[in-house]
Amino acid sequence: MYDVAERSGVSIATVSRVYRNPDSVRAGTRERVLEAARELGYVPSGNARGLASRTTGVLGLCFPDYADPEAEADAETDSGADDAAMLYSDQIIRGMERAARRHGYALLIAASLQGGPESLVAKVAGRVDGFAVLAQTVPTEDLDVISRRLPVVMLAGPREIDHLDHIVVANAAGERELARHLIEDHGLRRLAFVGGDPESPDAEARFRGFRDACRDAGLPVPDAPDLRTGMMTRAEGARAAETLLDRGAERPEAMVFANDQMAVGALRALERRGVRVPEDIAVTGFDGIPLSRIVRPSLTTVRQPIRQLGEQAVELLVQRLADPSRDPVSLELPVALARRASCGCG
Amino acid sequence: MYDVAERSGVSIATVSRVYRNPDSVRAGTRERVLEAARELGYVPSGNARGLASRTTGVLGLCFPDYADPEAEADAETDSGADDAAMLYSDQIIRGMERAARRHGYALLIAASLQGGPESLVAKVAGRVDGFAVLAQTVPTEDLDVISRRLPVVMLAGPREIDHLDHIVVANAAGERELARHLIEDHGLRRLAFVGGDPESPDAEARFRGFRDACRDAGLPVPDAPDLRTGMMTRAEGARAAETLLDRGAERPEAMVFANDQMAVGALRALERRGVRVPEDIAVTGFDGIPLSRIVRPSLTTVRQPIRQLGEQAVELLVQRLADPSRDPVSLELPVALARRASCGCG
DNA sequence: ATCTAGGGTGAATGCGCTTTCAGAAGAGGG
DNA sequence: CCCTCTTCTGAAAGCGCATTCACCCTAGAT
Repeated sequence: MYDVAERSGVSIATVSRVYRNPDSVRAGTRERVLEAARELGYVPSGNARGLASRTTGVLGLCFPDYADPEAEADAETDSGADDAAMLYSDQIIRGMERAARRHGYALLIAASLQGGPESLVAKVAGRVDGFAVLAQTVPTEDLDVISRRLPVVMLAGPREIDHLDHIVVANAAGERELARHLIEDHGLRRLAFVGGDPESPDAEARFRGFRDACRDAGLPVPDAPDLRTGMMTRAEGARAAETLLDRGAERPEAMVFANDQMAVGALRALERRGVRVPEDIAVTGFDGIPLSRIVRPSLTTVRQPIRQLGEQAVELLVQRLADPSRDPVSLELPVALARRASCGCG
Repeated sequence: MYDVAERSGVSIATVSRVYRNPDSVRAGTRERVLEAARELGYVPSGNARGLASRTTGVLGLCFPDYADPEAEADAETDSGADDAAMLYSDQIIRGMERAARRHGYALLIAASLQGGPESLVAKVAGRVDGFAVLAQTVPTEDLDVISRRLPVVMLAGPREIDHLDHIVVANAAGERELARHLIEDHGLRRLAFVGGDPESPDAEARFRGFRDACRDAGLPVPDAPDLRTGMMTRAEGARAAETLLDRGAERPEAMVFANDQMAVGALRALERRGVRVPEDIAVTGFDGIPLSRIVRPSLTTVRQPIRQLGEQAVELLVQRLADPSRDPVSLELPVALARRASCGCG
């Protein structure tokens, strides 16, 4: 910048104005400066600008590093269909990027390996005007410190820190509607709920919705899921389905899984065992992953508006940046029941 | 930072050391500093750090803003299948993020609206250690200036600037193999190539591969595509298919489209006209989008390793950062022929 | 007890830009 | 032709951190 100023015969202040507020500089001067900048290959330093102006024009996103990047190759060969499908975080990224662009922001993304001062989280926090965090990504302790300095919005998780904005999807309401559909529209009575890790707030909320539907219908209300799996993977779903079948006389009329992955695994397992879906038993998932539409029978599930989650996150950040003192906001995004073949609607 | 230093009774130099090089500070001192930082809610400024150290720990990606964010909603209702599928840029983002993470970098992404000093491109360039650009995203002039200051790698496009690293996929070789397959393995002789905008380097390279295959087989070698569409969209593909059919006696035995979108559109149009694929006519695409697997008949196409494009981009950037003086690198990523139903292989 | 290493710490400088605050240069009006 | 009011431009003071250099302290060697 000093070089550009010298070459065009002005001060650095004027060079700065050319970039920040072009109209405040006479046209002739401006052209000389731009010309010199071009000749010198001048690229303004975002760091210096950020330091001086105390704003970066960048929003951030931290998401969990589900897939170990090293192990990636294996996961792909395993299932081609998933390969090309969007992961949860991909969709949020897309949503945030779209919304950020509308507001003139760039987006800085990083998977959090772990907390602590060395982490990518710290790097992101130090380089953005505000950022979004996927649940269970950043240690609450770190988040607590960071959120005192800049806007943070918590995505798809419980509000661990009470002054944060946060957005969730209507897990309970969605599962309740799904279960209601099975009970009322298909006349099923014996439903089995397969949950996941008790630590997963999503899975627990879905179970609550399931219970609500049971209560609504006057059916016995379970205290806990009929079964819990650790990982909520396809393999676990298959095992769960077999376990449920082997309970003999207790065989349920419907298996309600806490997510699509498990439900898809179950579909495969049932097929192997010669159990017809939906004739012999209904199966449902939750999430609305692309695969749920492709499998046969197509999977009845609840679609989450994941991309909107990202878009809303940006909106909240922008709003808070505009008015830092406003009260914390809490949004619940609506979900949509997708009635497909696996419950008998196909 | 000054506050932290004061509160813990040390100088700012020591605070800096605690974060940058913890081992160089006595354990007791370090704990005091960390404790004070926690109490004060201290978040190190990435800007200041970057300014002082002349490095950001961030890599960037600029991609074109195909989808107007405002118009997004329409595009979705139009085709649910695409909705959940990954776009080209999404996959590159995923690839780059993975690779960047491995090297300890975060990723800054932005769609370039246009060039010029105001643009997001300029913002990205000023905030990263190096970045990747998708072809036809950033004006060559801007790129020329920027690339003199930091590493830039050009993705999937011609090397417009000769000192840049760049990566392309084997468009010509892939199309050549595809055409060879139609000619030799299926015994087809009259192939029609449907290209796109002559400005599209990808489409042109594919046409060259097509010509090569014709020459190899001793068939007449066309000077230009049998048909060109402007947009390479599904609608254009459908129109192209109908135009080709209506040429009467000249009806080709195979329609070779420059991308999957057009081929899928053609499939629909042919179905409407009662033309059977592949019995009456073979159809092929290029890209390997998720939809190509789902449509009926499934589409024979050439799969691009898009995600690897992103990963390789990061590798090149990292390497150049390590050795700025090395010669420009030019990579060509191999593609894979996907033989499916639409050519008669299903 | 004296000297020598080294590890640990502080003072000071600069990274490249934004932003007042003044001063200089034009534009009108008398 | 002089004076006032704008419009433009320059000087200078940071923004928050990394880093060099010098210094102090402690521990082991003499």
